[in-house]
Amino acid sequence: MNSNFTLAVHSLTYLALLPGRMSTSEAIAESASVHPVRIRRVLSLLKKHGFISSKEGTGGGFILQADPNDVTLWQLYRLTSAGSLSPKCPAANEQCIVGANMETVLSSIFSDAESYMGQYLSSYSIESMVEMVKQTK
Amino acid sequence: MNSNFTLAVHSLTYLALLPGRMSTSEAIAESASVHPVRIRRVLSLLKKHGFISSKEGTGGGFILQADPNDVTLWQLYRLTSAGSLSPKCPAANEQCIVGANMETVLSSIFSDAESYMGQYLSSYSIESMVEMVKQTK
DNA sequence: TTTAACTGTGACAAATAAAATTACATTTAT
DNA sequence: ATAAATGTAATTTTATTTGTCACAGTTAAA
Repeated sequence: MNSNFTLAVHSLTYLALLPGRMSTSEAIAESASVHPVRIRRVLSLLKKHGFISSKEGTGGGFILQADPNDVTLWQLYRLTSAGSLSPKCPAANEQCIVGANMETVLSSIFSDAESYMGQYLSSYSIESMVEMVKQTK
Repeated sequence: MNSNFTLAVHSLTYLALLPGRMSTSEAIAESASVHPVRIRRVLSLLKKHGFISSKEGTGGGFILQADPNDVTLWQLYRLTSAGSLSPKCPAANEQCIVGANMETVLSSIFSDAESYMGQYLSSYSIESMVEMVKQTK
C-alpha cells in the first residue's frame, strides 16, 4: 500500500482547518513532509471527485468543497487504495490443487475483509479527524 | 505488505492436505511458485510458534502439528503481517497542527481497523481453507 | 562411512514498487 | 510582462521485496 490514502486524509484535514481560503500544494506538502508534486497528484484525484476545487495562477491553490462531516475515511480509502489489502500471490502452480485455487480463495477473503474494514472506516469523517487532531495537541 | 501471510496460509493448507507425512520446502515452493528459501523462512516462523514441526536430512521436511481447525487466518496475519495495514507517514512537520498529530491519530485508527478486521479473519481456519480449495476445484 | 537429500540462515543480488525530482505547459493576479 | 500557482509526463532515486548463492548442520541409507 502506498501512502496516498494517508495523504488524502492529511490534505483534507488540513483544508478543513482553513475553511474558505486557498492553500497551496507547497504548504500542504510541508505539513505532510512530502513533495508538492505528490500532493498535487492526490489532490487531482480528490478534485475529480468533487471533494475540493482548485485554482491555478497567482493566489491559487486548493479549497475544500465538501462538508467535512460528509467525507468518510472509507470513501477516501476506496478512492486511493481499493484492493490494496489483497496480497498479490505470484501466479501459482496450476498443477497443484492448492496452487491452483489459493489465489481465488484468498482474493475473495481479502475482498470481504476490506469491505468489513470499510464499516469501521466509515465511522470516521474528516470532521472527526479535525477534532482528534486538535485534541491531541 | 509482503506476501508472507499468503505463504503461511498456502503452506499450512498444503500441509493440511497431506496429513501425517513430510513435505519438503521445494514441493511447497513449487506449489506456491516461489523460492524454497523463502518458504523455509516463513515455515521457520510457523515452527517457532508450534504450528508445524520439521525434520532435517534425507526424507526430512515439514509436517503439520496443530489441528487445522484451531489455526485461524487472524493468528497467521498477526504472526506475519501485524501492523502492515498502517501506512507509514513520513515524519511530518511538527510545526503544523496537522503534521504534528496526523501520524498519532492515523496510527491509532489503523491499529483499531486491523483488530476489527481480525474479527473477520478469525472466522477462517486452515481447515476452512482446505475445504474451499477443494471445492473451487 | 561416505554420499545424497534435507533444513536453517546469513549475505548479497535482482526485481519491483514507491517516492522524489525535473521539466515544462498552462493559468492567473498584479 | 512577470511571478506564483496548478497539472502532468518523464525520469531518477530510494526503499522494499524477492530471489539466489553459499555453506554449515542433520539424517537416512547405500
